[in-house]
Amino acid sequence: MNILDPNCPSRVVFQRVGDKWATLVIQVLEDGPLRFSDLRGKVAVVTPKVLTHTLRALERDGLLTRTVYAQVPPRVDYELTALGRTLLEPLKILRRWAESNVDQMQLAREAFDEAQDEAVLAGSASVGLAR
Amino acid sequence: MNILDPNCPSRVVFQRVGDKWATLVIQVLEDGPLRFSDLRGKVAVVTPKVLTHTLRALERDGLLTRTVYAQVPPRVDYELTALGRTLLEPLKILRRWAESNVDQMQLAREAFDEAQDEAVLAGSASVGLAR
DNA sequence: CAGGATCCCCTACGATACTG
DNA sequence: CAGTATCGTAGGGGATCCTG
Repeated sequence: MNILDPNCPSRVVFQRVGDKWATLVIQVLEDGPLRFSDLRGKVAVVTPKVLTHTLRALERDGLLTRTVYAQVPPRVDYELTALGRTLLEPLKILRRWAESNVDQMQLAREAFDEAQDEAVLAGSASVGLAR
Repeated sequence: MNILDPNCPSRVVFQRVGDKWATLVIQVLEDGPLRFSDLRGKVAVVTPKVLTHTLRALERDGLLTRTVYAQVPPRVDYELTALGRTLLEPLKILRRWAESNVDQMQLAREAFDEAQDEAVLAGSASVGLAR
């Protein structure tokens, strides 16, 4: 199976990782199960709809389990599966990369944007450079 | 800086990784520089607009360089920067995880979807279970 | 408490042209 | 060859309100 295949395994995984909330949820669940509102508390800004959606997707992928306790008020726990736990390490590696290199990325962005602006200014005066 | 901070480094990196084409481009560039049409060839299905967009973003992030050769017909090379190269390893780790675990994920999905369907069927006959 | 239902926006991605 | 311009769409993400 090739990387270029749209059904390539890495595609679906990269997609999950790119999901705005999924990785966050996974990492927050590292220390043990949490209920819905706990998750909302930890991830603060997410709306219930989106959180639900994220959790369903992760459950579908077998990365976490959803357990409903028959009580009032209702209580639902989310917990990483064994499979979900194995994803923690790769994610951490990526996070470490991010933490070590984000400054460099930020600088690159500023430099790029600045060069961009200059090109625009020069263009307005001298009828556009290549690009 | 916390994971929960929207400006958290890992966020922007995870987002890049989640980009449908970005990681693909990075991995394809591992073996050396390529020109625009080479990239299109390797990544077959992507439209020039989207590829351009992807490349610009990666260039902005300082992950690759864009070099224009003044010749006719035009020629533009894209090449990973040192920074871009350091991202290869974390990506590979993620890919390896994907390749080892995708089967399990696929099975989980099928099981989930099947359970879902059953619930729907049961619901149509017996007025909906919880969920 | 744990969500479902609704509405809405915006951006990623794509198809199809056209150009320096 | 290496793009840009234009148009169009699906769905990710959010705000707000409602319910078993």
